[in-house]
Amino acid sequence: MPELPEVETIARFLRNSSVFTSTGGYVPGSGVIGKVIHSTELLWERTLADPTPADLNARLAGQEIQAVDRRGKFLVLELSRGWLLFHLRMSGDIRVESESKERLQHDRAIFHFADDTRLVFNDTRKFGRIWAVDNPLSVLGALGPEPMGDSFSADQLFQLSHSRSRELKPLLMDQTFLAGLGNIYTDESLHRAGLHPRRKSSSLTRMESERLFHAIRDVLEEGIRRNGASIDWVYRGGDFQNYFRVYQRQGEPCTTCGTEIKRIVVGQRGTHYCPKCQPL
DNA sequence: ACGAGCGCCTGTCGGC
DNA sequence: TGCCGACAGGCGCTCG
Repeated sequence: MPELPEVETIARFLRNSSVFTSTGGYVPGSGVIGKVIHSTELLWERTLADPTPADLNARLAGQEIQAVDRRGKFLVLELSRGWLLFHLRMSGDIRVESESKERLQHDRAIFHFADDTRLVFNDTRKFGRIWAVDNPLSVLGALGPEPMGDSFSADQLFQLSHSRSRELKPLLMDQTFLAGLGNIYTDESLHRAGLHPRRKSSSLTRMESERLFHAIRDVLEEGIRRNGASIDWVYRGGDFQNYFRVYQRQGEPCTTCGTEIKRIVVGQRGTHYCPKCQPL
């Protein structure tokens, strides 16, 4: 599931605190802020990128989760001492639940809390990674700008695009260029901007950069508003998949002009676009 | 500097 | 029905 809007949705889910209603009821939240990690279990060793499995417990036991954040597609948990980072890659998912719940197939790592609940990292394809580090920049340091951040601008996108000469599709998916776009949101952004996925980044005009900038922001904003897209076996209540304009719509009419959406391969990735709205 | 190919993994789907 | 290849929301590596 995980591109920027899906990871943002999970971050908000992990911040969601319990609620006491006016009638005295108690609605448990999914939040983990304030919880203390009691112990950890690693069920698939390669899921842990840093430190070594033997050192994980010592690094995390007794630490409190103080904040939940997101940087690009990384989920960032700030602990009382150090940081716990997750990257969901293709099939990762996170849930918070009572210790009494049954375990699921493909659970890869479990963080047991002192209050008899736990955070579970489930990942069918085993591509996801977890880091428990002292300095988050050791993991996040090479990332490009945050597309929804205040400092990101159309002018910056124009400057960065002209500092390289690459096809737009793989460039936008390059996390050191811009942090957070994956295959879906890149295709959707390029369609809304009216730009061909093979267009060379250094050829963008000011006006085209402006269009691309707003397209990226609009698509991500809508994705977040709809709690992300839910595809295949991962579902968190998001419904952006029902509003795709090009992604996986090959053979269907363009929502703008009615032309048949095409699928090509660019940078080894399936790429969907409208030949009329996105001419080369 | 850039693009292509491949490895890492499991699961689903369509064609024969 | 069963088998087999293509494909899947990502990314790091090597090689031209």
